[in-house]
Amino acid sequence: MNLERLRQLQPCLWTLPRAPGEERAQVLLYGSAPLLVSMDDKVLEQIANVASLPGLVGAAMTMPDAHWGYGFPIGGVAAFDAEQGGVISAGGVGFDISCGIRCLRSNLNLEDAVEHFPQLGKALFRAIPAGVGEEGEIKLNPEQLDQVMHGGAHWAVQQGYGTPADLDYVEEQGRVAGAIPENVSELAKKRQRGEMGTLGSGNHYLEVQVVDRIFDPGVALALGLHEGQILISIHCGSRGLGHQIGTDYLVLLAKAASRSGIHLPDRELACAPVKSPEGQQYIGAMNAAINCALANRQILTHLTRSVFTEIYPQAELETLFDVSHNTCKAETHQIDGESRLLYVHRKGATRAFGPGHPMLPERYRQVGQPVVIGGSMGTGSYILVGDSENPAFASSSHGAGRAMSRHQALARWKGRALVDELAQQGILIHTRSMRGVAEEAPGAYKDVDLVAEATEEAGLARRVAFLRPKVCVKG
DNA sequence: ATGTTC
Repeated sequence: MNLERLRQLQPCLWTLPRAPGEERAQVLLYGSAPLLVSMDDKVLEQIANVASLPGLVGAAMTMPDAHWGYGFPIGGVAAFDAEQGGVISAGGVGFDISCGIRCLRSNLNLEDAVEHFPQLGKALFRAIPAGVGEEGEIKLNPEQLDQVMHGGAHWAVQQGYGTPADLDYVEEQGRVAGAIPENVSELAKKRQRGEMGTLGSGNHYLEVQVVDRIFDPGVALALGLHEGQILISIHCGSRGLGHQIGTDYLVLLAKAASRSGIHLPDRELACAPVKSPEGQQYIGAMNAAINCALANRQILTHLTRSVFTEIYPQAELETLFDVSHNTCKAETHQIDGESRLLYVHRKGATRAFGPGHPMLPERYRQVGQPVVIGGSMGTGSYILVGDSENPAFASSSHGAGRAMSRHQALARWKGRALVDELAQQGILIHTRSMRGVAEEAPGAYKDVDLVAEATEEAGLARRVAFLRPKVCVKG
């Protein structure tokens, strides 16, 4: 990205000035100069397109980890007011609806656990189905799948996967209202019947990590984190169900946009007014997929616990938090002193409520919502908490963010060599797809340290802990 | 992200 096209407002805040005659809302880009320089110009084009959609409130924004996506950039945040013709966009949520990260804290320390890492890695790899189209032990009939879509993580706990205490620390307390399984196609449901409790592919992973550095001891204490502690992060989404909903509704919403007279600068921005039959239909289907993803991560939490107690009989794993980063949520925000209901699209961006937010569990109310920036498998991840001054509709970065395409990564790295190299660094990778490993090469991602620094500098979220990867089951 | 190209 050529920074000369931008105007810098603050050290980590930039805007794209409008061209003469260009009619759109403001565009704001959060991030440091080195991060923005490495971004594709497509990010600018895409976020400017988003800023031209009807009913946008404030600015269309990108987070420090943004990169080129389908229609909307990944790392894009856009809020719409239904009362002002605001829209809902399938491309603004993404194909992997409610993809997110469940983070578990353990009572194990590195020195107690390290000896059995090879055994742990093998056992996790056996227990956690991963890869494209990979199915698990659970096969659901249509009625049970409807229950998943309504019940989310609550359904999973009722089935014996995990404990009610987990639910307190899952976004939305484990389920969203407003799911309408009838709005989900039979094909989408069919694809999901065997995919509950599976990781998927691409950048999805289950990673055993060690707390390597604490940035804020007070907040770390509130989050139950300390140096040397073993954590587990589970990154996955709504699998075939969410993907098929995305595919189905892109077509429907494109027609709806045309019928509603909405000009789409890019057909990938397919959207409909929130207050339209198609918009409402998509929201019902999307909420069903959100609950599916929450249930999926709950089941994987249970499977992870089973493996850990097999290897480490004394192990106890508690849910630290579960955050989605591909959603649209109806939320109340203060706009110029006025309380307004907005439809906040976060695509490759996490919610990041600051201290005192009423939707936070009691335990975290004083410190703010835990935010996870998932890194690449070779570098590390960050735990942060929402900043009370967050200027981006309570949104923050979600990961390191790709720095190059999968295609470019494949041309540059070989999966086997990467696995060997990482093993030398004490990071054990288990995968069915060496091609996937090459696509996910640590070097294909932005520097996660720069992303976390910029996230804090921009006032989006504050760093609490840095986690170093030790064992990784890769999708 | 994805029964990895309808």
